[in-house]
Amino acid sequence: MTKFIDQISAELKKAFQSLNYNPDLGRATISNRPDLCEFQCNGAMAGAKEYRKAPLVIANEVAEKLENNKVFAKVEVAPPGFLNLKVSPAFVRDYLIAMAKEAKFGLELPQNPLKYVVDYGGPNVAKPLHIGHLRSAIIGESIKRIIRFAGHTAIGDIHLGDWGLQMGLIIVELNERKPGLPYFDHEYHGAYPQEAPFTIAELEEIYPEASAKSKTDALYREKALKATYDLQKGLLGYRAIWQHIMRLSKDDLRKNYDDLNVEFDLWKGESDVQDLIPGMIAEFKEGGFTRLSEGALVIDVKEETDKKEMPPCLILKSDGASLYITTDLATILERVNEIAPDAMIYMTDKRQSMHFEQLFRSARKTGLVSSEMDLRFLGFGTMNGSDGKPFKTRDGGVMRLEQLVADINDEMYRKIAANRTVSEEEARETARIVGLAALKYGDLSNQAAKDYIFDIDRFTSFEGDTGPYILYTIVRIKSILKKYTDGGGIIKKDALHEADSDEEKALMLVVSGFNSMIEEAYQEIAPHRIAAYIYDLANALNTFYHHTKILTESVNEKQEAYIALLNLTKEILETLIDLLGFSAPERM
RNA sequence: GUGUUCGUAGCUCAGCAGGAUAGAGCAACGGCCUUCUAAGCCGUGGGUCGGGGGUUCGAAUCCCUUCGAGCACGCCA
Repeated sequence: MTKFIDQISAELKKAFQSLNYNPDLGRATISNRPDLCEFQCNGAMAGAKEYRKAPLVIANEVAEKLENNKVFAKVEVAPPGFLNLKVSPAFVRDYLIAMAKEAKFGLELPQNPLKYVVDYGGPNVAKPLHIGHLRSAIIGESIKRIIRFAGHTAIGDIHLGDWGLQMGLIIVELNERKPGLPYFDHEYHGAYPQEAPFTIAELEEIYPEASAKSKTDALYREKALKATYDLQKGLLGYRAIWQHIMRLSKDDLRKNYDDLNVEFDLWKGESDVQDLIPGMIAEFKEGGFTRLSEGALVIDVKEETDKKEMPPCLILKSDGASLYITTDLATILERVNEIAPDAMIYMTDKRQSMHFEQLFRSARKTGLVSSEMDLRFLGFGTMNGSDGKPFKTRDGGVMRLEQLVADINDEMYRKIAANRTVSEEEARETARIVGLAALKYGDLSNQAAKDYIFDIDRFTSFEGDTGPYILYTIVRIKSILKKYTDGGGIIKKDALHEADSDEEKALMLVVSGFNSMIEEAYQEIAPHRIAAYIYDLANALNTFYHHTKILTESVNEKQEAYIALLNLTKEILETLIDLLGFSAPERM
């Protein structure tokens, strides 16, 4: 159904047009002076010059046209030419009734849905997830859900870092520690064990040690490079080790992402596209897109219009090995062939923006993607500690994701146990749900591209613009609805009425803005839009709640209308927190 | 050096397809529970929107300039 504000604008446009003014001037916006009006139109001022008339005159003409218009309860003109509008309660009621009845609250769905690949997560196998991976997972998951809710297809790909030197390092270190294993015996031709010769915990400890050694020990590094080369060439023993690493690591990652309520449709990685690279490079060469520079193969991506430096894009090292960008190009090739998406969105740290600009330019220049392909890089800012510097553990190390989640859950548990008398088990479970909300809301309520301060005390607070506050509001509604139905009441979803208080109307107006907000959040790919709306809606609900006695309301129609409004608000809030990737408990 | 992101209240952040008195939260202070979850609500104080210039009837928002901060700039990912 047509968005609420567009319906209002439509009336304004008609009025402007009937006076022979440009109908585009009739655009309504949400009032920035709520004390004066609910909506406003600034078209009279914008058109004053073109029509050589005082804005006040135009505004008065339009206001006159709008007299007796059923959409508006009040149309006022304020100097120098504002049109101040209040909508009629019946109009709002009818819109909300329609919202309550329609799927997705009447959101208009696209005629031609697009297919998106959302590339997020990006963990490396054999390395524990740390807080650097957190934002990509949280924001990417939300974006994927927003795109889907807006009516498009979104395929989430974790894009594992599962190829390259890190694998060689692990193999070499494993060889040092357990030289007797058959994987290292090149004379061995039997089957390799099913069971991995290490645990995930060992693996996570092996990598950092190997990495450290390789930085001081040149011989060690040589061995790792050789092992990497052998692995990539298909040495059976090394491939078997690699399989072990992959299986253990994926299981572990899956568990971690499950805890974050993050799920991927594809668990593709760098290794999946290695076979595509030689052919791709050959085509690049044939197409004349490459040249040799200091022994390395590069693609020039500088464009005439560039004001800035744009270094060539290096796709093969001078020793012939491929690089990060080579794999990314091959991944694009694979996605185009197998998925044929309309758009690809990459969620990584914003420090990689240069890499992605080079990647996108290379992909277009070489014809890997058509010019219509929408390639987007969404860089997010770093998560800093209270001191404004990148978040660290107390002893200065990198914080593991598991640890962070555990800390938040513990903090939440403490608060819940201190405020409510509930069973240990329920408190733990509620802490987990509320903790995730605290973490995700704290992140998503900030603009993704900006750095932000991660403050565990602030995020886990129940006061103010926080996840727990949002959940508290939902729980509060659930509690009333439960009491209502327990007492024999039946929720009539569309029993809404004309607001009988300012607080109720204010709430209804926030609800009516749902569709516009979703559309903006989708177009801008901005989860923080959703968070801001959720907060507005929760505030409007709480204000209404405190002003209105619901369960003791004696007039039946009124009570049904209140319940319907509460129910609609609850459904919207639950839908929206799901788009942010968390949920509400039954009580807290 | 080149590029890029950013600078809004004591702190953390919104607002930026130009619009009326720049909004929230936290912190501070003052009210509101015999009644639906007070983890809430209502109110008070607090800002030359980094500085300067320009465009405009009108600028936190657009343009230029300047100061300050972060980040990135060929063989890591």
